[in-house]
Amino acid sequence: MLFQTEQSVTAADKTFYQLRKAIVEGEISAGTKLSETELSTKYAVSRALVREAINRLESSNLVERKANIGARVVSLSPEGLVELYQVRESLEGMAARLAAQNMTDDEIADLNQLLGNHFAEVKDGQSYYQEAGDVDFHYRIIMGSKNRHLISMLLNGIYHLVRMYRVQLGMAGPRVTTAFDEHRQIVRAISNRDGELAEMLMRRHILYSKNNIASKLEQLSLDQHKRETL
Amino acid sequence: MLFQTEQSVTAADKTFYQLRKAIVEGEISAGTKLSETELSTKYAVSRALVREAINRLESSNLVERKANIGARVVSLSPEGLVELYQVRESLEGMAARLAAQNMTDDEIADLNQLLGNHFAEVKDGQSYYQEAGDVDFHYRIIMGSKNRHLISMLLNGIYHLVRMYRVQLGMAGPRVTTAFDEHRQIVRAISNRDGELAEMLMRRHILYSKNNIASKLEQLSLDQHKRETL
DNA sequence: AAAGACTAAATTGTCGACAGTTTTTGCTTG
DNA sequence: CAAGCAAAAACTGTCGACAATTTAGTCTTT
Repeated sequence: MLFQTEQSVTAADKTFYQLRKAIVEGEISAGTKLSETELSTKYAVSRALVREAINRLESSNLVERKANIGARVVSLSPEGLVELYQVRESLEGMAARLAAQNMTDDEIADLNQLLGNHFAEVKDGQSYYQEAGDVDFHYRIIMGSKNRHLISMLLNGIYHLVRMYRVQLGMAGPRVTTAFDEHRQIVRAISNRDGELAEMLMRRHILYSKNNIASKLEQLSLDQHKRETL
Repeated sequence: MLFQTEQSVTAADKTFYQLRKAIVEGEISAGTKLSETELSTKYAVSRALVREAINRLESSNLVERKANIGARVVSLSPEGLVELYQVRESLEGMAARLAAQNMTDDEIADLNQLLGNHFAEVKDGQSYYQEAGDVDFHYRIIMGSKNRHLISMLLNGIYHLVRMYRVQLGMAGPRVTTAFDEHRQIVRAISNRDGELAEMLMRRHILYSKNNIASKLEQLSLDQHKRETL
């Protein structure tokens, strides 16, 4: 169902996906140096494949590489979050506008159905909605834009970094039902083919989301600082 | 001067830059299959380096790769141009807004000086302005946004593809002086720290630019069709 | 003559080894 | 004991060879 198009046909693909998962979920923590030799033994593949995987991770903005020195997992910072969400707001706002224009009636019907499923889950107090549900919602709208460059930039370029922030800061809490309501408004605008409104609502939605994460991140940074100065 | 930060420290870098240049300038024409073995002999490096270069070219949206089949140079199409410029309009508009907010006074002074140099060239009827001047102008504003993700997406992600369209369709003609005037207005808005206006002017500027290229591209497509049906 | 199956050639995917650079270690010297 | 230098260890960069897959060609069959 989710990101189903990403089946690994090649061993390098597989290594890339494994590594990406480990980084996003914090199994390899932020800021860590990535040793090619170490990873090649750990994942039981040649160094060449690890190198290729790291290159792709760099393209995904999940690691930073310096020539002759090596690659590090990016570190999460309040400034980085702001920069990331500025771009995300612009691009996903655009995606919503284009989706209102380019999605087929069938696709919009599917989107409404997805929303219905989520509603049932939220009502039952399931936490499932948090990760997969939200990602799936945004994923469909991004795809609905039908703009290849936009899709590529969001899905390959920044989306897994967004997920990394969200997962590692443990998103949960009172925003769930609010976010669901925002989703509903966006879908309504798209159903009405009102691209302008859809864009504005999406931008707001992402802005709120950023504020929510930023507060957690600042809290975390403060805690770390306190711990270090003790 | 231009893109000076891109010095090749490694042989893979060098191969990447060489290949990219060849593709952007049409020396390797659009749609061509890229054979790894062939390129490795041509550029006198190992296949591994060619592979890495091709991977990076894929990240730059200049080639498309399929597993076990190979890589092709992208082909230029009216639809592709529209999609590309939709994204570019959004991102560079945002860059202009952020630049008005984040550039230092010194950087803005430099930008004004750059404009002065271009004015002299345009007045003298030099064609130099076309490529380097325009690219340099946009380059500075992108950098002025101070947003790493935005910079990376534009410079690594789409800018060389933009150049590929421009170079291969032979941009020239009456738009030069008009474009210069648009540049001047944008710089003025940035100097006044008016981000909103800067964004709007930049979006318009790019929209005009798109229309200019699109007309040439459609002309080309028509010619090709005519030639094929003869 | 067209379609299909099998074989051979060519191409991409993967690997282990060597070369060059950076980092560490330990020694020397002021 | 600190600072600087030198050797060595560890790491990244590059290469050529082998494996797996795709493509081209040939033969067979209807």
